[in-house]
Amino acid sequence: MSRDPVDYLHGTLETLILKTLTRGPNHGYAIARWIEDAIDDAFPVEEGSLYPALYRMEKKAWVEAEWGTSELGRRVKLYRLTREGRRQLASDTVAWAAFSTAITRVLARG
Amino acid sequence: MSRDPVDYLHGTLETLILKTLTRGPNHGYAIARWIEDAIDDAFPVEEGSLYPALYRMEKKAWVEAEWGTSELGRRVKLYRLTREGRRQLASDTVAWAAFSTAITRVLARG
DNA sequence: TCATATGCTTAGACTCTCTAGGCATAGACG
DNA sequence: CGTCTATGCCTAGAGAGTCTAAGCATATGA
Repeated sequence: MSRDPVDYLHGTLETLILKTLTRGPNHGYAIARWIEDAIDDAFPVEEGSLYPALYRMEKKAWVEAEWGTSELGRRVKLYRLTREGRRQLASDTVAWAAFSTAITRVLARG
Repeated sequence: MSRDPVDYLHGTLETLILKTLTRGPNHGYAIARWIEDAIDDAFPVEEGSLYPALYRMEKKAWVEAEWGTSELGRRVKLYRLTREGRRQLASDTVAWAAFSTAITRVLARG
């Protein structure tokens, strides 16, 4: 019964998406691949989680979307960070650091 | 819209409970207070999350429970770690370290 | 021709947390 | 004596985020 990394994913997926978009506008599929690469395939980014997350974030105005074309000539929905999104990423990063260090510190106790 | 620490809690509560019980058998209320103290009140441990978590863990045989009496003379349900629970904690600790360092590393990028 | 990779969408299930209520008693304080 | 707070446990239902699994479309390579 090894702990599934996905158990921990709650809340961090949106932050990872925001972080990905600081590299420039990108579309869902590429965002997922970039994250998986960045975390060294520690866990998969499922489409059923990714796209709903993007819709939530668009609704919250953290990102804006428009249809475009990928390098491979496919129709893609391009997302880009808004100022709100940038602020949120900064806030999330601080919150994550506080949370993760708190947990890590407890688990490291004698 | 600051990120609520609870967004990140998923999956870690059980691990924190296991960790708490390495200090010896304890009851729910005290476990909650110990965790809150250990994390410096970074977030509250709600009873509506704590007790269901303890039941899940008992079902998974990570802990065993028996009724006893607290130092204050109250009827309490004492939980103690099983060998399974100890193994789970070790596994969880490794999984958490892998996950949290992966996320932290991504967020620290350029 | 067929498989694979690229891409987006979404319904329903699952799981975990929270809210919010209930119940019970000990001790402090007026 | 009455009341308030802290100590304790239980649980139904809501809310939120993830996953499974399906559908749809097309480019590319074998």
